[in-house]
Amino acid sequence: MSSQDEQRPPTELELGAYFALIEVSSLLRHTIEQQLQEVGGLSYVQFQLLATLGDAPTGTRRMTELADGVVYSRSGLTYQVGLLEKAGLVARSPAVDDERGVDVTVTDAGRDVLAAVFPGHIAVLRELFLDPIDSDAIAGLGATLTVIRDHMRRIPPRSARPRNGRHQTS
Amino acid sequence: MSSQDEQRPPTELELGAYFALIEVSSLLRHTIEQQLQEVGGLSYVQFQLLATLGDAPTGTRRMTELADGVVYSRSGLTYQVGLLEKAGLVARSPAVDDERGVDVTVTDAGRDVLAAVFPGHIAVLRELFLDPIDSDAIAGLGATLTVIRDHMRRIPPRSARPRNGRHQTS
DNA sequence: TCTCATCGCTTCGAATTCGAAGCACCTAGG
DNA sequence: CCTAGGTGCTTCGAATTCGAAGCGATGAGA
Repeated sequence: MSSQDEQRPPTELELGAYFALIEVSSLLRHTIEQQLQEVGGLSYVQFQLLATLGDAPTGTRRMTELADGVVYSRSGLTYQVGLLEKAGLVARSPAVDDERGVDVTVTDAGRDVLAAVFPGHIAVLRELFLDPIDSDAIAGLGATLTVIRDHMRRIPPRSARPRNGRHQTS
Repeated sequence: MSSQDEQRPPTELELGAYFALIEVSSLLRHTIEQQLQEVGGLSYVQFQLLATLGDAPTGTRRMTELADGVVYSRSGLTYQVGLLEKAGLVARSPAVDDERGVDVTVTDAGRDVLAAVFPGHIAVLRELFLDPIDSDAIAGLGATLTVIRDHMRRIPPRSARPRNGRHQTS
């Protein structure tokens, strides 16, 4: 951990990219969240979950898959899926091949909500994020961020660290 | 609001950029938050607040300025500044020229914590965000995101909407 | 087969977040 | 000077988040 802190300070350019990234995503997410709330009564997380399920070929995913896709804690996921289930937008069922697992599936109502919310979502996305830059910039942005994302995914075991080694890192 | 929903669906490229943005910032923030917590017992928000104050020429800012810079709600800001004050990292004092305003100032202890946390912060930043791409890509990323950010800042009045007209939007 | 460490998910309590309402102050109009 | 409306921040209650602990199921080794 404290192997070689000997690193040069980031340039202004690097810091600028970092700050801009944080602020843009923060602002964008905030605005989208409002839109989702107004139109479909969804939080951003709930939308992400529904969208992830909607993307799945069968509309079904395991809890763990959802957790990984959304970066949130397992307990938070349980909570949100619970809300979605109570709202009738998803259904939970025990996984067939593993009695401990839980499969989550979008319901038709869930797909309806998704469809209802999407246009507004896109509109905000366009207005805030896509409109101000040309398509070349978008392509570049996407390419760079994708590289970073793939790199990040490789580095840390996100949602499933070793449960608890009997020796801490110290 | 529903003036012309007639918009073409986003291309795969555009969606990719959007998703990558959300995931990268989410992952990055999450990891940085862990680092900050371990080293300085700071949450990301607290770090942002301290850093913002540290950047200010006099180490002092108004509450509202802080809220704008960090995008959070006013009440949340009050809460966090309260925590920082209790920890002795910042000091609150009534603004000189406006009795209702509150000036927040970093203390020496606050600057110490900031200094203690910074190297780790940078290390994570490098490892996750800067290392995987070359400096051209970083420059491009920063430029594009800055354009978007400036655009976003112009659009919505962030933390201080009209208090409440006597007629809602409905 | 039996045993035990591990895995997938949920429950629990604590911390953080937000919006609405409230309080004190400022500022313009009479 | 007095009043009315707007501004800056805080308080309050509800909702969401997380990590740690708990529970049943799984699977590898004896």
